[in-house]
Amino acid sequence: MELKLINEGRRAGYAAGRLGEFAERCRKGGLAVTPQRLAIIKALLTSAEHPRADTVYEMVRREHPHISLATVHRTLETLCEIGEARKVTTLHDSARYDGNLAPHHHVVCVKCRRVRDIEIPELEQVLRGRAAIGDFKVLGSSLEIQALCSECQAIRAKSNEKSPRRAKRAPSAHKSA
Amino acid sequence: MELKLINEGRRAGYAAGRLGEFAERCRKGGLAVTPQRLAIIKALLTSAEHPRADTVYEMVRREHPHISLATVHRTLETLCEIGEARKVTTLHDSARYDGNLAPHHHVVCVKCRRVRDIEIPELEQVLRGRAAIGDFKVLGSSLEIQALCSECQAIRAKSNEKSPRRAKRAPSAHKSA
DNA sequence: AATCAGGTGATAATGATTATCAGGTAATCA
DNA sequence: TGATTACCTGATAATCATTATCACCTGATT
Repeated sequence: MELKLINEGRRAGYAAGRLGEFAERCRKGGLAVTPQRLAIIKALLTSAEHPRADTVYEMVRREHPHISLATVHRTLETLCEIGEARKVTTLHDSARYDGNLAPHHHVVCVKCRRVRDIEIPELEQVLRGRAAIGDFKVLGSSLEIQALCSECQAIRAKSNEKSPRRAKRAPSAHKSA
Repeated sequence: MELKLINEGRRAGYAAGRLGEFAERCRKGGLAVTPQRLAIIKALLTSAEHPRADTVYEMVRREHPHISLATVHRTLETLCEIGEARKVTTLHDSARYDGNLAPHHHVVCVKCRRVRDIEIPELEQVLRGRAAIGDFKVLGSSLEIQALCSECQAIRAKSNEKSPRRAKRAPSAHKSA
């Protein structure tokens, strides 16, 4: 039974490849290739942090000081629509995006909301080649595993005498990381 | 390879059982058993619609006209914290909740946001008995399959000459259904 | 180079969720 | 059972992510 965390090593090469195809994919999706869109997909592919829209905004702003936060929101949604990005959101208060399209899933700490990538080859086997479920035409899938990271396990063990409730909002240190 | 939509038949019996255990489970989670909480879990278990907080509010209000929407929000989050409910949110603009704790997953129409339950026994096999992934202590999991429902396929096919973009917000008719 | 549908920036509006706080109530124990 | 207390709730304001709007601009096509 395989089921393992993905290390960060492959990202650079993957991102380069995806950036190369991006213009073509945009046109296929009926979208103009604009500097803003290039910058946003680049930021998303660069980050391993499943960033929020405002984090992507901060990244992109370094090279495009004039870009609008609204454009970042719009563009991230658009990228999801044409299948160039994914949204990772169940346990989060605000949307977080992932530019990695390779089949993989997520482990999310229910307390600090940290996200880690994970591979589950068996699941891919189950879904592979399946075009429909009932009346639904299958487009993609996302498994989110709710978990407790080691740090939060330690904290919980320590403070568990009296108040085992969790923070509502992820600490800002992990807002997008 | 099994992978099938779940019909609505079993819900009533399941809900009755869960309601019976609810008080005990609350205490186990360190929570007082209040009429509001009972009403909210009851509404959630009654609905097969993965309702939003405001929909639960509407349901509960019929018997508790004084209940506050804030209480509904708070309580739904609390139920998730003690494992009495799940949140279904990736493709949605607002959180939607599920009171069914039996292992199952969701198919969501990327266009109208309709949600259907689905069973994937193989996935349960992969995850069963697995207590940890790396440093993460596993608590649960949710697979969301992005798909296009038959209605939206029909609509898309019809209007696909020129404008294949999707609605940003689900039509209110399906807000919680 | 001209055209124009579509994209963008600036900003306002929206709306779900959360915080606050005074008063109420479930749970515990004498 | 009644007193105590910590927790819960209702009302409401505040927050903040996201979306809408609209005038202007620009990438794509000819």
